[in-house]
Amino acid sequence: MTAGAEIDWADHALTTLQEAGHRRGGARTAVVEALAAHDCAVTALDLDDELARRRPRVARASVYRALEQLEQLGLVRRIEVGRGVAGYERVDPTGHHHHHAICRDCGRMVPFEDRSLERAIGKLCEDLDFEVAEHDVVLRGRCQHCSL
Amino acid sequence: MTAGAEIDWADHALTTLQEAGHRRGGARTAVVEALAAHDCAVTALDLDDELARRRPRVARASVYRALEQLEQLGLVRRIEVGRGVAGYERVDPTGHHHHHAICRDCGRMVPFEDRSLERAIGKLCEDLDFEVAEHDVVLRGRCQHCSL
DNA sequence: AAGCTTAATGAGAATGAATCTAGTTTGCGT
DNA sequence: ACGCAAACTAGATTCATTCTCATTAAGCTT
Ligand SMILES: [Zn+2]
Ligand SMILES: [Zn+2]
Ligand SMILES: [Zn+2]
Ligand SMILES: [Zn+2]
Repeated sequence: MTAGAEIDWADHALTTLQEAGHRRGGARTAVVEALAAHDCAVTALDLDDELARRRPRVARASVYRALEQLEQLGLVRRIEVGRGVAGYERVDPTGHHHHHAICRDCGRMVPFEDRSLERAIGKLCEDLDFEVAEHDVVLRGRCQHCSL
Repeated sequence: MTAGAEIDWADHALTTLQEAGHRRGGARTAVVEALAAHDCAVTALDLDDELARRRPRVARASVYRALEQLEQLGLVRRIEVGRGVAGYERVDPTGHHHHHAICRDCGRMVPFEDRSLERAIGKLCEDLDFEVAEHDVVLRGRCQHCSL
């Protein structure tokens, strides 16, 4: 990973927001910065927690609102991290991405990427009567730590 | 698909439940029958709705409890059908299964299966420091009907 | 720089899927 | 038939997420 990828992303995100006609507000900027600091998925409540100590406090509603807008613009992707909780992670504009293995026992998320998986998905999407915009792969089981 | 696959599954499910030490109760049996009648995912609330007219009425809590037990025994699998709603579908004991493309606009679910996708997943699971029990693939976009 | 328009924000209420609780019923071994 | 634990029902509760609305402030316009 190239150093400063997060900073680049935050910059890119703020620019895209502006170009989409959004004003520049403190709460949303804080959410973007917080997201930039994580390279894998975080829940909205985790973000809310991180931003709770700011002054003025970032409201929970603002976190959700920002995440929704970012998702709409394709700047973050939303993934289900189990039992009705959503995780959000920044989207690399190059399309480079990873998927997740989630431990049933401890909830740990192990990211992975696989070239031939992507190839298979790309191919099957062509043959499908469906305009596929994004895909999600989740593996569930026991992580190395829990399967001892 | 062989005729009566649902009946076979209901039978198999009830037997497995019994072997696991469960008593035979009306509510759970009703849930099994309802699941057997669907060959793709249904939400718990849909099931609750279907079973609402029964006498005596099947309680919502019973639907959720039955689904959880069935999932525990590997008889149904739970999939996220979007925005914090779970869908459940019966598991074919042979391991034969499909995945889903979900329309962003209308919510329609289009099931698909792909041999080389499964092969890719099988292979990458071997190379992973993770004991993978199941996998899930979700494609999101616009269905044929909504992309006109 | 002051005024204006309207997006953005904060606080708290509302929603809705999922879970829990308590009291009742029922399956099943004795 | 009896007794006990499992299963059931109805309703309360939890908790992530969404909504409402009064307030603040970004960024034009003059
Ligand atoms: Zn990730
Ligand atoms: Zn991928
Ligand atoms: Zn299905
Ligand atoms: Zn598969």
